[in-house]
Amino acid sequence: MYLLLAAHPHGAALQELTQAGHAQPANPEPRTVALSGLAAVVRDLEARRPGGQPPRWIWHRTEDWYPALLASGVEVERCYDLTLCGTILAFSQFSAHTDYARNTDRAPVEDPVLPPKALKPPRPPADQGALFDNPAAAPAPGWTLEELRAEYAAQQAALAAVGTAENRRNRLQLLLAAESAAAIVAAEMQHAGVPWREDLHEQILASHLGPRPPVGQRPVKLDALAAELRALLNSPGLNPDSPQDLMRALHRNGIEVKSTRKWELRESSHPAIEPLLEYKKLSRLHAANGWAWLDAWVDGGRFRPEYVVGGVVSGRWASRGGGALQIPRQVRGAVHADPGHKLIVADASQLEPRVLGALAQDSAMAEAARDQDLYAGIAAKGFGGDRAKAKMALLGAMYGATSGEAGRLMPQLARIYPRAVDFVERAARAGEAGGTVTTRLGRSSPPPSQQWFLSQRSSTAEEQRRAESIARSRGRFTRNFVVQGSAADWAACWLAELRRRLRALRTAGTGGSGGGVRAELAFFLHDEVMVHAPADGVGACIAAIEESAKAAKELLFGPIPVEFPVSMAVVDSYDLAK
DNA sequence: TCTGATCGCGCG
DNA sequence: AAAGCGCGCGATCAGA
Repeated sequence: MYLLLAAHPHGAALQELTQAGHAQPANPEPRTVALSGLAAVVRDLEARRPGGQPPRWIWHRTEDWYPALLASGVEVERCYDLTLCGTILAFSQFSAHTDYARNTDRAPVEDPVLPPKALKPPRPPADQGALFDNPAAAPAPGWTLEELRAEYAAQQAALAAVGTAENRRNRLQLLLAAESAAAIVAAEMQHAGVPWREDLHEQILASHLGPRPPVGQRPVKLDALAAELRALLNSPGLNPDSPQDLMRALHRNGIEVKSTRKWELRESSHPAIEPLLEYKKLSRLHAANGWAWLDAWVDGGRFRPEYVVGGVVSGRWASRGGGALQIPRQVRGAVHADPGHKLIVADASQLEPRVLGALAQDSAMAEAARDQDLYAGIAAKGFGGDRAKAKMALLGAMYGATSGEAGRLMPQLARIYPRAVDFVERAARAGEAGGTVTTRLGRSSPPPSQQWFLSQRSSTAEEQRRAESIARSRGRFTRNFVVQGSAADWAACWLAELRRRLRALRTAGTGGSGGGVRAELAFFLHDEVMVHAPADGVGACIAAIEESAKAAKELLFGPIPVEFPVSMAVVDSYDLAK
């Protein structure tokens, strides 16, 4: 059952479609519902499941509707996010020949890829968690049911026009489903939040920084370090937070650094270096994840960041506010399971090199990937058994290293794994030439920047060099895009499969005593998921995580002999994982 | 006084 | 000027 959901002057309008492909309305008269009654209507439709299948909600943007539904206690099984899917279809090489992609404004852009023209109009203000009975939070009108249906029909037509060779149509369809599922997961994770113990966080801050200072003042330990630095560097007015100021002070003391980055400072042995590095570490903690952060982002024992699905061109998620995807190891001890619960932290080990092996169908690398530790497997084949070298070589291949040790190791890697190295080299050359590359499931890299096009018209030798530099830069981007993006494809499928299994556990009953396992997805970080689960449901969740990883591999690559092992830790707090 | 760029560092 | 990929964010700094 396919249901369009659009904003309407009197609230919301919904309409059933006969089937996905044709986007024909099943009933001529759409149903209108006041926003205050929408949650009940949605709940009813989810529960009744006409035709046995749960409905698929087709809406402009998941974040317009779903947070408020969740706030009303209503979940949906599945959706189709027109904005996210439209962006994929507009740029995918798989659908590049379709009217849908051709009618999209594909002018080279410097800045983030623009969504398809048809989807640009008014964006309602993001008002997370607001209830429908707050009129200001209602999804903005501007997208009528008819427009929604036309857009959906256009997208379905584009999908139908994708060739079946190499299973491309199915792959793209899978990507659209996974992306829509990701939008649902993101909204649900934001709603649930990461369990966060303020008291533990404050303990961490106090132990490193001292007691909480009055606003605008440095914590005592930071202040003491600053005073020590001023003395050691004979610079009474030094502000260690100012790179320029700091650089001058260092030079005055004969410390000849070209920047004040910590890796460069480490090269020096001056007595001021150690306290300086300590200052930098603590000042970062204070500024990024100190008391102010706690005040702003943690409420009621939960950290609720805003996830931005599709926020990275490669398909990775981004986040807004609170630095959700950069929680430093230092404060992970504050992420703590509720009483009677556990955190299950699952990590897809060495995901990207494994994805590369599968993409390139490199059987030698597949063999190394049968090892739980892929880098050790590779070291066993070359690099004199040196795991660190094997790792550096492989990362260098995926990132496009040309110099340094990683660059020197490349020929050796190419001898052992010619197919894998050739795969990323091809992606790099395509990007240098202004071409587009595509992930396993069909997400394509954006067209070259304005700067790239301009640099093509270079005449002087100087401009020529500059053009080559820009081209190489784009080559490194496309080289990495195929790997990072295909890994994101895999992770989206993993997440979607896991959500489905965790939902099934809730109603499954745990063996006699009734009541299922109420486990929640709490956090997702590129190749890592965290599940917050009741202690007696941990076993079932672990199985679900493993099964989902297997399913994701099959969905992307079929039955190939490459392993995607998941390492798991069952812990009370996040710092104890890994 | 405000705005946008730059530096630096956290995460994968 | 050259640079191994992708991000978000805070403090400082340059310029309007």
